[in-house]
Amino acid sequence: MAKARTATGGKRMANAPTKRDRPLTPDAIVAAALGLVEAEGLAAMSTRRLGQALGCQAMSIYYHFPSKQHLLDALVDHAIADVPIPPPGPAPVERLRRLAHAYRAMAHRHPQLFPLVAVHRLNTPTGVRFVEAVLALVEAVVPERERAARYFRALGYYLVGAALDETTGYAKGPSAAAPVSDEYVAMHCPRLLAASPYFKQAHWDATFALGLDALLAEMASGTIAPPPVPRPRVRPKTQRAPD
Amino acid sequence: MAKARTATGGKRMANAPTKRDRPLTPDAIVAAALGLVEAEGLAAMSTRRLGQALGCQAMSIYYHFPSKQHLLDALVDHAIADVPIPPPGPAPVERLRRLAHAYRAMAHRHPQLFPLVAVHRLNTPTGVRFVEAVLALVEAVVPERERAARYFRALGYYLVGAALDETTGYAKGPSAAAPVSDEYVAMHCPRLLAASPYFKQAHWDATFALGLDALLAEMASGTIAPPPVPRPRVRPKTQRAPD
DNA sequence: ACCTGAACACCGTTCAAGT
DNA sequence: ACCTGAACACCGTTCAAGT
Repeated sequence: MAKARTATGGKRMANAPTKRDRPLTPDAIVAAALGLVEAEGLAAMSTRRLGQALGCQAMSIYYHFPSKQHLLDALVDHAIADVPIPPPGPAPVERLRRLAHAYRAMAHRHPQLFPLVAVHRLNTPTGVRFVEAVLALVEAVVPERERAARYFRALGYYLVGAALDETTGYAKGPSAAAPVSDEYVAMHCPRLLAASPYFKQAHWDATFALGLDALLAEMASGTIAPPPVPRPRVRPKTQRAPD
Repeated sequence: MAKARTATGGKRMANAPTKRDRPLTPDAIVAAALGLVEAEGLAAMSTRRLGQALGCQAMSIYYHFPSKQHLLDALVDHAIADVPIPPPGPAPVERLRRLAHAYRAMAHRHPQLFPLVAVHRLNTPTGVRFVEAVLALVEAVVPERERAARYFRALGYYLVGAALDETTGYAKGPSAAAPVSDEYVAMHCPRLLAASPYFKQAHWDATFALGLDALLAEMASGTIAPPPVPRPRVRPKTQRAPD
């Protein structure tokens, strides 16, 4: 809403006008879309603006992707494929820690795209293979199958929540359209005021590491009592599908 | 994209046509918007559709809210105000556990709205007071100010990530436009296949509780070594603001 | 004070047509 | 095979006008 742009193509020069010399390809579209998203935000990545950046019409994109949703899936796939799985060598818990940091680093390389990644189910080939690799590492740390499955999930919650907070926090402005004043906080929220220095960007690394290490410590030690197993549900249907 | 609706007001009867009898109020608009979001999804909540549900023109809303963003902020505020802070009585760690479950329960009451909540900074009066209350509980569990601030953040990451996964997972369809086949998973992802029963909805409660209890256990025990304190940054500017 | 109509600058997507 | 033009059904928001 309220994009500061005037009429048709006011600032075409700004973003690589890219007179098409070579033919359009899916890869070129993905690359341009990633650039546009990080340069101007997810909302600015419309088919018309993307065509402008590519030097073609909006509709040309539809020859290579059947819908915008398919293109967005390709962007998410790109981001996921951008997370390196740590090679064997270090202890499993150390490899898992590095993987968590690698996932977070991906989010920081794609801060504008990440909110989309966070909300996407990873059920593409790239996605399920990433999940499989993470699960393998979690199972190397947590021997019991059930606890491993649950901690895989819990670790994912933490990673997505952390990366989302770090990317949406600084990439966006003051989210609330009518934000609260510093005076109000000073008056009503003494603890928040006292804690706020630790919420600044300089502390993000240490905070992320603390929560991650807390989870990893419990995963490795296994001191938490196993939760009650849910009773088998009423409907006796099949049970399959990745999620 | 591709909403299955035909032309103008094809199914006006479906959603409370609500011939306006009483005058429009901000509360009535918020209530209708919440209903529309949960009934049809965030994307369906346009000013025109909302006007239709309220029995007024789209533009009437702008007399009560200066922009759609302000209205969305009010919806998020409503959700946050909908999380009860557990009353004194039980031990602090138990109250904090209950607060975490209450936050998750709010997400489940607003599954379509929650992705917006997850991405919103809580810098409205309602938001900062909620943060203050949570922080007070965390500080009752974690005595050191710095660790308390960091664990407050880490717990928030976990809660948001968990609630987001649980709400976007079942509220949305198979996110990827071209999802992977069960055969592909069976072929390439044996661990995912084996773990998938634990990823089903019947196991969500137990999985959420395990990760939460792991974090709470570390918070209460304080066994994780404090992370290295970041050195003071170059720019010697002011340091304030809630985030 | 409260609400509306018409208009503007956008969207994603369809379809038939161009090369 | 690859790309385009015009059109359709939408958006949020502005502005002047109605009651």
